[in-house]
Amino acid sequence: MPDSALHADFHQHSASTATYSITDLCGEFGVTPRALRFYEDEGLIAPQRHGLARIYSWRDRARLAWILRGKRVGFSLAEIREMIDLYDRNDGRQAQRLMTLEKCRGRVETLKKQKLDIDATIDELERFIAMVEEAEAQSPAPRAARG
Amino acid sequence: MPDSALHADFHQHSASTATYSITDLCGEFGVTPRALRFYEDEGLIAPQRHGLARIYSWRDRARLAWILRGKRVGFSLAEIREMIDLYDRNDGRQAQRLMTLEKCRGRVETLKKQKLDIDATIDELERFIAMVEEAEAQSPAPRAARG
DNA sequence: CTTTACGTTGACGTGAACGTAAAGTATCTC
DNA sequence: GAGATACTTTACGTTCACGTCAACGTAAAG
Repeated sequence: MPDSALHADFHQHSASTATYSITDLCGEFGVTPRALRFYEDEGLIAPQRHGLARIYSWRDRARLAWILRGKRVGFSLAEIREMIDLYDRNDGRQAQRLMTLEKCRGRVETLKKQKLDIDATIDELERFIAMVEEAEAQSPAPRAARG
Repeated sequence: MPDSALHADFHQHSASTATYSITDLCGEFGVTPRALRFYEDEGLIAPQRHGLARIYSWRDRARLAWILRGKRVGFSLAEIREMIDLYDRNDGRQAQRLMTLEKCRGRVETLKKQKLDIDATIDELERFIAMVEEAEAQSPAPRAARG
């Protein structure tokens, strides 16, 4: 019986107190342990430790999901860390809140432009697909000629 | 008077026969000459030459726009080259058209998922912005305290 | 006690996408 | 013909995001 199952028995009283090993999260999100350790080195995530072993909480898991989504939409790890920092430090009075807002608004603008780019690219790809399909209909697929 | 202007006088008879120097395109698209030469090395674009100097046609310019948009939506140069190759080789009967279609459809799927990610990220960022703005309204910005 | 599985910390390697000199060439201007 | 300007090539350097390898710890199972 694997270690993570024991952990589950012992620690997982409800959904919000669940803990995860590094391989748990790696399996779930399709990343390597190396990547998670790298994110930790870069200050993006900071799981608790049981001795040396990393213990990821439910919040860590959510944060990882955020990180990976940020990556998918084109942010660098540095940018993601910056956003996380802004988010974390928003625990009350903060002299830099306006800067925070401006940066966030800039990010949102970037993302909206990116959506336009994506739409345009999808359009062109689908037009190309239609083009190929039309050519396909006129001269049907030459499959394994003279075999 | 810059060289490119002379080129324009000499070559630019209509919009579709216009030519561009490397710095023309760099200025227009906000990239460096190094980048364009790199794209050429990677087989993404192949301008004519006048001696050693690169002469970009209107088609080259359009292709560059495609390349850069591809980059913005998260494709690697290798993927972009692949798509360009598929596009170029679609000039008649091609044994690999079905593969072409599948690849393109895969790309479109990727992009559509990416749009969902972007929407989710925009949502969270805007919620965060609203949160900060609310806090802002309650305890107005502490500007230059005890100066 | 040994094996097995899972985890750890360095440290160096790698591929992508350029950056950055260094040195040469072609053309226009004076 | 001597800059000045724009462009070229060659070649090594850099950043990011990890991959990979070596060596070791730790905990449960046989």
